Amino acid sequence: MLTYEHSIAGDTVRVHVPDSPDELSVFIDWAQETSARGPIALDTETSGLAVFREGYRLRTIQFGDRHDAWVIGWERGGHFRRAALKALSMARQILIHNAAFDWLVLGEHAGTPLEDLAPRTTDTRILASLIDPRQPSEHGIGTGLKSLAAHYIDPAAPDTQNGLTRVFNSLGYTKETGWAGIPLDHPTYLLYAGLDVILTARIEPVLRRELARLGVRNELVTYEHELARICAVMQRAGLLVDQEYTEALAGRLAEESERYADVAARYGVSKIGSPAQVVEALTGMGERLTERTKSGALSTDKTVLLPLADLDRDWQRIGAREPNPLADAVLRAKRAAKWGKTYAEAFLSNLSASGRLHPTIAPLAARTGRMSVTDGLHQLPSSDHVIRRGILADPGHVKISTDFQAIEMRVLAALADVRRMKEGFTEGGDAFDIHMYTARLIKGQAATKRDRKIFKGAGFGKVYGGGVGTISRQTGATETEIAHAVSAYDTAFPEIKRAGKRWQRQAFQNGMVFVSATGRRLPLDRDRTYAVTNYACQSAARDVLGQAMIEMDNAGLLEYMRLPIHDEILASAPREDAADVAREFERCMTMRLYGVPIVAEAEIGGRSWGSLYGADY
DNA sequence: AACTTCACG
DNA sequence: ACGTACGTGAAGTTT
Repeated sequence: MLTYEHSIAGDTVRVHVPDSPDELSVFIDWAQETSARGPIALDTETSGLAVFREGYRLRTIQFGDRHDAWVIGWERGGHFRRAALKALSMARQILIHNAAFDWLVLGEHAGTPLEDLAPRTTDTRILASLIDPRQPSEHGIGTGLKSLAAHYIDPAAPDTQNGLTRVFNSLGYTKETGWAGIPLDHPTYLLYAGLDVILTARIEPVLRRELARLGVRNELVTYEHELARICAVMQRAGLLVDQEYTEALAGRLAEESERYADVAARYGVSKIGSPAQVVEALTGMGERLTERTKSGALSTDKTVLLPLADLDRDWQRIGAREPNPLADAVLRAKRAAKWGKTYAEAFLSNLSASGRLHPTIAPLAARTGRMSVTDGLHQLPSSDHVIRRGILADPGHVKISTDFQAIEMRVLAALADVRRMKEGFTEGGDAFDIHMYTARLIKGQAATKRDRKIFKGAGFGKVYGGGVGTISRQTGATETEIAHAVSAYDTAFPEIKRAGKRWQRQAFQNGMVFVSATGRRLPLDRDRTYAVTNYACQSAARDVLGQAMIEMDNAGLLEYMRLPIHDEILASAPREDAADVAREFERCMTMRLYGVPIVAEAEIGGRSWGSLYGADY
């Protein structure tokens, strides 16, 4: 048996690598004893991150406690696999850092479904997020294993991921190819594989103590583990891609982008993605640019170029000036390139062996607790159906999208106890329009659609913490108009400002951490404490969706769920059951929050996601 | 790695 | 003292 020693927090720890059936039985004895005593930490090493890709390999499974780790070479087959599976079945409590990944790996490549693993799992990443949800870039502790180990266990704990990248490079591999290529007997690979489980085993009790000290309820921890399982099931199901359609679309968009890039080149812009070139060329054409970026350079973003091209926010001709042909070409070339590369081509290059996308669904990604999804699936263009048309319901299924109505405004009314808003939501019925209601409240029954738009802007401005200037830019109304609207808004709903002040005060008394309605810790940045109103609403809205997702699982809807999108659940269900399933989604998303009704509306589409956005398929 | 831009809720 | 649009993921260019 190979054994590697390392020092962590002053203790000598050992990483064992069994090499024979006899040595495997020593491992099994250890696993039996350890699982009788307490939890076992678990980790896997694989050929990469794309678990569902053709040719993906599970390489090792590691087990460990605070002092010992065992690296079991799954790739060596036979006895090794049987020993790993036996240890896995014996473990009563499992500790994993970022469990969804290992659940999916073990489900796909070791025949151990996450339905079996999840009920036994504690995910240390979840615990860490509930203590401090911020990334290191946001001045938080971070939720990566390395950050947590450095903060809670040993500042000198090795950075095993970066350490391995260096090993990969020294062997002629890259960061990407190394995971698949490194020999299974490489000492650093084995040592680091083992250290990760030892660190996980050491981090878990420290995080538990910290959660108790901070008064974070255990119900919140349990709820997050349920959501992690539900999201992992959605990730495993994935979304079917219409490959033929998407290939044709990618081709069309590439051609369109090239055509407009050629036009831009005639005006001296060889790279449409270079703001400096665009500034220089436009200035040379006599355009005067004034908007600045954060670092002080002249800005050439969409909001600057659209007026130069005589286009409004919806790309319709305004008729106010002669369109600048360069601005027009840059806008069109960039949009076609973005849609083609970030969406159409990405769909195709991220496909699994079965022609599906399996985006990583992170249930606790943002500092507000919001979820995030990779592969661009949270950002597909909604102004046009062409991209979403490439995502299909399963064979025989149709797409169903169920979304909350004005969830953040309802949450704001509930949390800040806004009397007149609550009256509106309570008495307004299912089709209630909060923004028109506000406009009428202030302007009387004569309120117009334009008034509605202005008070909608003022409302979002309140939730987001925006000022008159920004709301004016967003809505297109003048600053005086917005200033009046905002002041009328404050008079109609005085509770909002007061709640914001109160929440800032509470956070200040709690070490600059606001505790949300569900007990989530939301650290504030000292120089923008006004963001607390947004954090409180965004975070509570996320938990309303989270609660609804748990209802959906209980109602047997999980098999239809495909993607959470902040205030929406995208589903795929058999055509003949669609009406019933849609009604059930609506039921699961209907509830009350401090007396405010939360309502949802389901839309049943056709075969493609695009059919919910105007495509006829 | 930092910056800019652009797509979403 | 005052006022501040919030949160993401991804791609391309420049440093």
